[in-house]
Amino acid sequence: MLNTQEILDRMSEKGLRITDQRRTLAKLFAETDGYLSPKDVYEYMGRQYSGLSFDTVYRNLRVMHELGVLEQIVFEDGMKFRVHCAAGEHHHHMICLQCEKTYPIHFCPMPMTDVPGSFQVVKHKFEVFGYCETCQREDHPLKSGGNE
Amino acid sequence: MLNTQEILDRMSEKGLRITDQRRTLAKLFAETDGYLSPKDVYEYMGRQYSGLSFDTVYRNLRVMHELGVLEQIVFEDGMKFRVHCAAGEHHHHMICLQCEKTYPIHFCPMPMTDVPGSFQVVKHKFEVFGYCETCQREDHPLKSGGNE
DNA sequence: CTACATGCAAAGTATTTGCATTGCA
DNA sequence: TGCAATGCAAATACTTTGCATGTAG
Repeated sequence: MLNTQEILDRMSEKGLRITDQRRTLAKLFAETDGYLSPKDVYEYMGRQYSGLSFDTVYRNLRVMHELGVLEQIVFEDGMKFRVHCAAGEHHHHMICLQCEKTYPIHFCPMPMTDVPGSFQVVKHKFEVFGYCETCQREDHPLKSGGNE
Repeated sequence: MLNTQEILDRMSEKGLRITDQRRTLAKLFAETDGYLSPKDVYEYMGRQYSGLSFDTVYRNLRVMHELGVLEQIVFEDGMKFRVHCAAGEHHHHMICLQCEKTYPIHFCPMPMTDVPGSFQVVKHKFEVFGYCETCQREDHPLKSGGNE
């Protein structure tokens, strides 16, 4: 998983300017295990940048996603972001429905899935949802995170 | 997969009233293989009901989802609905990125996935995205459907 | 200095709610 | 006939865009 400096380097390489706000954003994502919604980010950033506007948050999330430093996934309650997992190691995730932290699953079902030759596979998704050890000790208010 | 009458019966059992509009909705979903967005539904229904309003479509989709006759899934471009797959046969789907039709995969990776005992599994998702035979013959304009 | 980043305001889109009217059961 | 379903209008998110100003490089 990328650290703060790696995120900034990556952005800088691609010609993006490193502003104070982007430095904070990079740090926030580097230090967060789970997913963050634009609102989460806005609220966190807002504590340090009084005049912060939502559109800047959205713009930065979008560029960082396009640039590949962030992953974007759509939960039932909206889109969320997290740092991109290090490239090269294909894996899937267990996602906690409570805290939304993710844990890697290195097993990939794809090779043993029997897909008819007539279907041209582009990508796949395998996600396991539940409650992580920490959250099991606490209560589980109903919260959604995915399907089936 | 439920047919028109089964959908209506199910709704009627639960105390919902069978209006003309709901009859058409049931038929639409019973005869559609892929996913439909609220907008798709609105446009289709609008051809037969001139004064149709969007909120009624949303309300009916919601009720039918809560009732279990429709499945709701969130794509990157919004939520979509389809008839609920017949109960009892656990399976996953291949989803065409072009036409959004789905094809069953009876293989389930869950039993062979090594989940630490400390993680309490609630549900899982395994989806394969690509292009179905029919759509491969045509062009593939960029279209989104899921992650990873 | 120049081009990109930001804040502000406003526009878009998607979805939900309140209320009066209509119509199924 | 009574209560749920509908249409209409307006409210509420959520996200994007245009433009003037500020600032990294």
